Amino acid sequence: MISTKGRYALRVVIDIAENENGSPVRLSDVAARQEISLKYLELIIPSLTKAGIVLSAHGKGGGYRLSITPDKLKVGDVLRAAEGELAPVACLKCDAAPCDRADNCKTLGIWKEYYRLTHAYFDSISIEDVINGNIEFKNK
Amino acid sequence: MISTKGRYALRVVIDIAENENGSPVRLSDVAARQEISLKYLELIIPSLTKAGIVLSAHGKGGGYRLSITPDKLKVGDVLRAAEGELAPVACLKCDAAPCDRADNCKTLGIWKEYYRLTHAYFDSISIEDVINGNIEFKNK
DNA sequence: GGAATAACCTATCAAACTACTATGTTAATA
DNA sequence: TATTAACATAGTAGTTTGATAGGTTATTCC
Repeated sequence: MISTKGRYALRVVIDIAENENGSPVRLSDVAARQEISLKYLELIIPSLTKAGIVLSAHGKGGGYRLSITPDKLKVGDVLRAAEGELAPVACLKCDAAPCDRADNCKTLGIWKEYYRLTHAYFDSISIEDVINGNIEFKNK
Repeated sequence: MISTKGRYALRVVIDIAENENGSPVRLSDVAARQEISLKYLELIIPSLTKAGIVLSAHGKGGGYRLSITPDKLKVGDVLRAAEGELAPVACLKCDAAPCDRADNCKTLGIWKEYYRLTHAYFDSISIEDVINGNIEFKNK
């Protein structure tokens, strides 16, 4: 399940995209508009900065800007940055211990396909799409 | 994310489907074949009985049988029974507190579509498909 | 240059959830 | 009636979630 980390990160990115007009957007303004604790957002946003999704500016007049235009930035990029990864089951996680039943595991294929589908879906939606309410999935 | 509850439930159902030949399948045999603790499976399987997916028989010669044929039983049925529901975000859960931002929530549509996609995918695969290794998603 | 500002960093914490184990009880059959 | 196998309930260590709190660093404006 997608936690508040990913959901809040997405709302932050959308808020920044909608409110930056030349000048960077203060996180305190995002927090106020989105009605999310500033302190909690300060915990979440470093993952977006490290992933190169937002650019930060310190001090007076500082804040955050998107590093690329909203039409190029995908929902999947934001979720992966915030959540770490989007693996639906433990055995597909990057750091998962190799399962010795994997070779004859009848269910592994189900999870792998779901994993693929999940990424394909979230990578098919750009932040611009979200702002415009253009959310529909055309498969593959 | 899908927990062991859902994953084990699926393996149990597949195991029963593959091993019942007229007579019911003992959970202890399933546990041995699947290398899962019997006691833990005894915790999980009541959700399948309550959902009407498996039929149980007490006492000597007892065990479990599927209530419908593997071609009619969908992976989604098993996962919903075991996991309770398959909501990807908290705000889509049945018992979720109504969010007062829902009306102008730009992200809600993303989660709803993902929810729909998730169900469509898992409901497109039958237990027979899993046994035969027929896992591919044709959308919509 | 110093005050204000805003990002950044670290620690803590209650509550919930996960993945079990343990100990029994009930129901059906041979 | 002994055996068997499902059913029921309680507990528990470890992890994750969703935060709060307090302090530090970097930048800009006056």
